[in-house]
Amino acid sequence: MPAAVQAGEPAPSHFAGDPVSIARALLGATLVRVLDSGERLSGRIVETEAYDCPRDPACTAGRFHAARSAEMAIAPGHWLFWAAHGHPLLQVSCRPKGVSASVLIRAIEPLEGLGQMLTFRPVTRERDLSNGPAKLVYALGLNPAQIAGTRVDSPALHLRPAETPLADDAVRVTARVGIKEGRHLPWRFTLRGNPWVSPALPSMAVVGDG
DNA sequence: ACTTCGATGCTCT
DNA sequence: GAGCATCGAAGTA
Repeated sequence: MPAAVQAGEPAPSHFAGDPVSIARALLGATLVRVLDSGERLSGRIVETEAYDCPRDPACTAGRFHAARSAEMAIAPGHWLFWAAHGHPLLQVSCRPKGVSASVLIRAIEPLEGLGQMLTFRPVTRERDLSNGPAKLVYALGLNPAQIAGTRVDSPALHLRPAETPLADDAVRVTARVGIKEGRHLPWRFTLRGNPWVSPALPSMAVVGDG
């Protein structure tokens, strides 16, 4: 796994690489959000997916000659938002400018600021707070216009590596959720047995074990 | 300006 | 598990 995600300060340059490896490495890391007020919200990343144009048939941008401009224009190690069905989805760019590839953060387990998150996103069942890619964006109070294009080590939103490396058997590898093409690719990573993983089921049998 | 589509979420059964 | 609300981006004109 990329050394940058194991320890130290995950700087943008460390996210230039294979999004599949980086998606696996980001599992277990902590996503830290600092509000304008100074209040700190955080959550453990329990679900990620990789998208990698042009080899990835599920990457919408890869089916066209021109990828989505915002994604194409961004350098590695920066936050970006993919819009789907009217919802913003948080991603980390992984390839040089002009190449569309990224890691989608699909679910987090709340660690700090649970009360504030519930204010941003009121839910009846606490479990539904951040167990989906758009849900966590709302729960953290992320404004795409403010965050998109900023570095992954920005004060307002940054990453903190997992303190202890994840054992391989703690990671569940499956097909990605909600796509039509590329279902055969095992590019979704979840923490096995974690209740904060999104309820969406993979459209294909579990890879590796289940 | 208009049309289509989607890496979703919510609200019912 | 099925139906729909929703809106940004891309394509078409």
